[in-house]
Order: sequence, then structure tokens, then C-alpha cells
Amino acid sequence: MNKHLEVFKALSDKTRVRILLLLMERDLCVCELMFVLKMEQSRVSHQLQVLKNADLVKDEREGKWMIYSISPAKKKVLLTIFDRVIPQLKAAAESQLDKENLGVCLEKDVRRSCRLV
Amino acid sequence: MNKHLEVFKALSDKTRVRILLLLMERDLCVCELMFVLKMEQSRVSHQLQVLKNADLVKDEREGKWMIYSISPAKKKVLLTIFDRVIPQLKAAAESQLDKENLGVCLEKDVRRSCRLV
DNA sequence: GTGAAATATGAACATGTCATCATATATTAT
DNA sequence: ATAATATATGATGACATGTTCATATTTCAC
Repeated sequence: MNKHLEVFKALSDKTRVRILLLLMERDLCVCELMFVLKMEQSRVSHQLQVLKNADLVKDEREGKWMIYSISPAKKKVLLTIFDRVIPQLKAAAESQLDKENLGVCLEKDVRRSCRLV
Repeated sequence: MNKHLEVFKALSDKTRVRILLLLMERDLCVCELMFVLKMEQSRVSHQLQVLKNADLVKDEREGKWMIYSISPAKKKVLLTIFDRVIPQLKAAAESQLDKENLGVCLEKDVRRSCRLV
């Protein structure tokens, strides 16, 4: 039973939910997430490990970058959650800002030009 | 944003989920929950307060009993969660046992005969 | 109104979680 | 090979959480 509740543990932290929402939009590397979230590297990394342990995201190396994406097996469940359980979240100020920042991040091609550490 | 995530905090504890599943079946008083969960009184009470603060359950006095029930406003969301997010949970051994115990609890009319404290 | 029953609440403790700092690892560029 | 970049990881401390024990509160039966 505990195992099935891991999803909720993972979802009960704001940073992690913000990461998931961003990854629902697009696969991202750590420095892109740092840029969007305005958080330092180890903080993002640690939270990504939590999400990975909960099987909500997977990672894949691509050169020197680690690309994180929503675990395919969990996409449906996450969609259900974001659409039907906490639909208010997408409208929240924080989510809106994150999406704007994601736009900037892509324009700027942060993945190739970041010096965030 | 934090506020919308309270649901997940509440759902990330096994005891609380067991309580919610039971309350989805039927309104129950504390001593009935104690009987079904085989837990001591203050433990059940404390967790009920957490659920109450998260607005997932409400209580109503009925004589010397406090009757707990799923907060009407949250019934739909909880149904979605239990049916679509963690459908495996209902099949879990623990949930099955709890339901069996609930049956015994009602047969025995525990609410009127408990001496559990 | 006294005592018992049902429940709530507070304190104390153990354990878990998160952010931060420092450092390690892996890959690329030179 | 060396340095720089991107990321992971371990240790630490602050704070949150869950359980237990002791005690308080509310209601009912007598």
C-alpha cells in the first residue's frame, strides 16, 4: 500500500510539482530547470532524484546534459491529476510565471549557453 | 499554490488514506475507526484533525460521538483519485482487511458497545 | 452533580524532509 | 592531459511529521 502512495509524497512539494508541470510541457535539462525555477543546481538535482525514485520522471544522458522527462507510464495519471484533481494549479500565478520563463529559456537557448552554477 | 497541494500531503500517509477509504464507504465515529484500524484513540484523533484541516473530512457531534464523513466538496476529487490515480489501492491486502473489519464493526454495533480506550 | 464514556489536545520524542554547502563524477573542448 | 561545463551526491542543520503518553473536555447515565 505504501508504494502506491509515493505519488502523493512526490506531489506534496511545490518545487517538485513545478518541475512536473514544466516537464509536461517539454523535456528539459537541469540547467534549463534551474533557469526557469531560479533555483540553484543541487536543489533542482535533489528534487529530480526524488521524482525519479517515485518513478515519475526518467533521465537520459545527451552529451554533457541530462535530459529529464515525464515517465511515459505516468503521463496519464499526471494528466488526470493536473486536469481533474488540482485544475486550479495551472491558473496559479507561479505556474504562469514558470511558463513565461520557459518561453524565455527556449528563446535564449539556455541549454547551450547557461553558466548557472 | 501551496494550498492546492495540501490534498497530497494529506494523502501521503497510509493511515489517513485508510481512514478516507473507510469514510468513502460510510460515516464513522472515532471508536469505529479505532476498531477497524486497530489503532489507539489519540492516533486516530490526530490523523482525523489533519484530514479536517485539509478540508477532506468534516465532523458532526451526535450525542457523545463525533461522526466523521467525507467533506461533500471533496467527494468527487477523492473518487477520481481512488478510481483513476491509485486504482491498485482498493485491491491492496490492507484495504480488503479494513473492509472486512468494517463489516464486523457494523455487525457488532461497535459504536454502541466499544470499550476501546 | 458524580462518574464513566467518547473524543480532543498538548508535550515529548523519534524520524523524515528540504535547502545548502562542499565535493565528486562525467563529458566535452582545448 | 587539462580545464571547463553539467550534473550528482554526501553531510549538515533547520524544520516538519507521526506516534505515544498524559491529561483535558464534552456528553450521557445514574
